[in-house]
Amino acid sequence: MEILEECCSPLLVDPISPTDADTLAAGFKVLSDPVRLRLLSLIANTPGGEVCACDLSEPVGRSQPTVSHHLSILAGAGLVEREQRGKWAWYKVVPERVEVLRDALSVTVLD
Amino acid sequence: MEILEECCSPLLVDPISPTDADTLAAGFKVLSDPVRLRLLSLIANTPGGEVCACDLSEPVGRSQPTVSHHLSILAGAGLVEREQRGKWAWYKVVPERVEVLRDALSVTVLD
DNA sequence: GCGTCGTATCGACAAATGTCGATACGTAAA
DNA sequence: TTTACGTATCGACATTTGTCGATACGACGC
Repeated sequence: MEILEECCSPLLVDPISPTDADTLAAGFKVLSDPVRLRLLSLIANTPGGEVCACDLSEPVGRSQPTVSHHLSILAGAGLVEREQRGKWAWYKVVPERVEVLRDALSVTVLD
Repeated sequence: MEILEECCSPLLVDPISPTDADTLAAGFKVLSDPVRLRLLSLIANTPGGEVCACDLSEPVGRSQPTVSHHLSILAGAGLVEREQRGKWAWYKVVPERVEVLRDALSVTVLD
C-alpha cells in the first residue's frame, strides 16, 4: 500500500467517502495481524526507539523471511521507517502515522 | 470473534502481550474492510443514531446477504448493537467499543 | 577475490475472506 | 392459513494472506 496520508475527519463524526474508506481500511488491515502489532510494540518500547531487524525474529517467534515480510508491510504504510547501517537494517516507529488511524476512530470532534 | 473487551495499555507506550496482540488484531481486522467502515459511519451519522438494515444495502452498493454478513461481523465484535423491531433489524454504534481500539493507538500515556 | 552473515525476494501452499445467488426463517398483513 | 417481505444462513467461488524453505543480494572482513 502507499504511505498512509492524513485522511479524513473521524468516521463516527462525519460521513466517510468511499475512497477514504478504502484508505482507512488499508491502514487498519496493516494493524490486523498480531505479529505486526507485536513488532510495532517491540520497536516503540525499545530504549532509543530503534531496533535491528536481527533482534526481532526471536521475540515474535517467526522466521526471518516472515519478519522481513511484516516489516515491509509496516514500512509500506509508513508506520515504521527503515535505515540501513552496514549490513543491518534498523527500524523505528513513526507515531504521526499511527495517530492518523487513531484520529479516525475519535468519538467526538474535540479529541 | 468475541466481544471486544477493554484490553491493554497503548501498544506504543507499553510492550503488548501475545494474547493482547491477538485480541487487538482481531479488532482491527473488523475495521480492515471499507464496506464495514462505511456501514459504521453511515449508522453513526444518521439522526437518532439508529438505522434499519433495509436502508444500508443501497448506499454501500452491496447485496443484502453481503451487508448482513458485514453487520454480523460488526455486531460480533460489539462495535454495533442489533435490535429486532417487527421484521426489521435496527443497528446502532457502540462508541465505547470503538474507543477500545482507539486507545490502543495512543502515542502518549496522557491522551 | 573469497567466505561470512544479515536481509530481502521468490515459490509454494494452506487458510481465511468478500462476494453473491439461492434458500430458509420469522413476522405481519390479508 | 395463506401471502408478502425483511433478514439471516448456506454453498460456491475467486482472491488475498501468513507462513516458511530456498535462494539471491550486499556489505564487511580476511
